[in-house]
Amino acid sequence: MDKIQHTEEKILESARQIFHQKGFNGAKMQEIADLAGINKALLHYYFRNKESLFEKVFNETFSQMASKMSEIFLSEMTLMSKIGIFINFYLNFISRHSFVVQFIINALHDKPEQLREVILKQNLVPELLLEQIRKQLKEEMGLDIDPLHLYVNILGLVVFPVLAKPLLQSMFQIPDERMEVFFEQRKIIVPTFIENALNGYEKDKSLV
Amino acid sequence: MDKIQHTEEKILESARQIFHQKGFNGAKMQEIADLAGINKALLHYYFRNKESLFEKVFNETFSQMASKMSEIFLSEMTLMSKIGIFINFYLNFISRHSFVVQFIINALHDKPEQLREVILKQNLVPELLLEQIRKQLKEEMGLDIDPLHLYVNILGLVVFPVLAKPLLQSMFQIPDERMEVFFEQRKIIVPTFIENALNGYEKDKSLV
DNA sequence: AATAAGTTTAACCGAATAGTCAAAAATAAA
DNA sequence: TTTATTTTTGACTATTCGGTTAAACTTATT
Repeated sequence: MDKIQHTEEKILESARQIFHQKGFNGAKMQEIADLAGINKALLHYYFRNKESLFEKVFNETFSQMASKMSEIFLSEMTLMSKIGIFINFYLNFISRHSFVVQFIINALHDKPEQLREVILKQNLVPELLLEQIRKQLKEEMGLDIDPLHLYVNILGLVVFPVLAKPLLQSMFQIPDERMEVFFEQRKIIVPTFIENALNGYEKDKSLV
Repeated sequence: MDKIQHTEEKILESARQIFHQKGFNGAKMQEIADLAGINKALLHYYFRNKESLFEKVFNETFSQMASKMSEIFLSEMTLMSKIGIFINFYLNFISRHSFVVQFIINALHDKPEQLREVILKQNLVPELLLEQIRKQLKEEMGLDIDPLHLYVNILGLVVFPVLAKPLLQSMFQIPDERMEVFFEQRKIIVPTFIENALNGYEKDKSLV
């Protein structure tokens, strides 16, 4: 029957929206039900309780982000191309799903355990990703840099402004339109910034 | 009387701790009262309600962070010295108050309004800070770069890993001790990364 | 058409929680 | 010491919210 599928998908879609915006504590089961246009008891019929519904949404969301990341960084391209593509992709993605990053970070802050499970289930091997970056740093640029630092740098440059958007806007009184321009600009600025930074290291000399 | 001051300070200290770790929704008035070792009704005697207590904590916390930031960036030093000192200071501060950044970002995500008020009350003029950075970029390095982008880059490189700590740890199975080393390393790595990046731009050529 | 199985709902329950209030305890003022 | 004022408490209230249940409705099976 596809009534089931339909209802279930409607619920998940609403749950996604609410959980992403308000987190576990902020989200109310009644609100999710209302948004899905169904009775609250139906939520419990399809998903045992709030926690399991949340878990489902979290796993889904995280997988989506992480697998795209792996896909890009494990593909066959130069490291700099990957970085460029990654930044472009994420700035686009995030502008349409602005709450996702904060959602993941908050969820993990509350229950750090729940992650490893997803990673295994999805056959993601994050260590592979780092190894790949290390290899390319060495082979393409002659650099012995800890890939974790580079990886964190990339993420920080891309993700932080999205998280801090409300902070930046009220702090510097930036209107929405200028903020959009700002994010557009970052698609160019961030890759350049990273490339400059990497080119600045002395080649073939070991660093942290 | 300093019993008043004593009780009030005890309440604020507890409220700070709980709000920082759990945010507005996650924090419970009873828990704050327990931690302060007082009756719950006393909270309402000193601070009308949860919202006003939260507001007090938020304003305090934000002011502390922001004023230190202004102090550093408006002082008399080369831009690169400022950046180095800022990074060092914040990585130290944050390791002792690991929830503060997430607290501020989440609070602002929920109620973006409440910020401007604090900024004005504290006589912070964020625009001045940007102007100062622009001036030093031009004079000391011959660069016409939008200071907001540089500012966001600095913050992103410093703040993101702190926010993503649980994510990174479970993703890459990093034990606590290695994580401490990681943050120590960033005190060196991040300033170098930024310096390299800035040196990579063609001098006296206009950029975004 | 009759029956069984699956889906949806309205009404309800109990626990948690922000907030109140009147009385008790402590402190200051006379 | 007596009285007024401030601080603190225990008990209570109202409400919100996650979760349950039994009955109604819908769909599939025979």
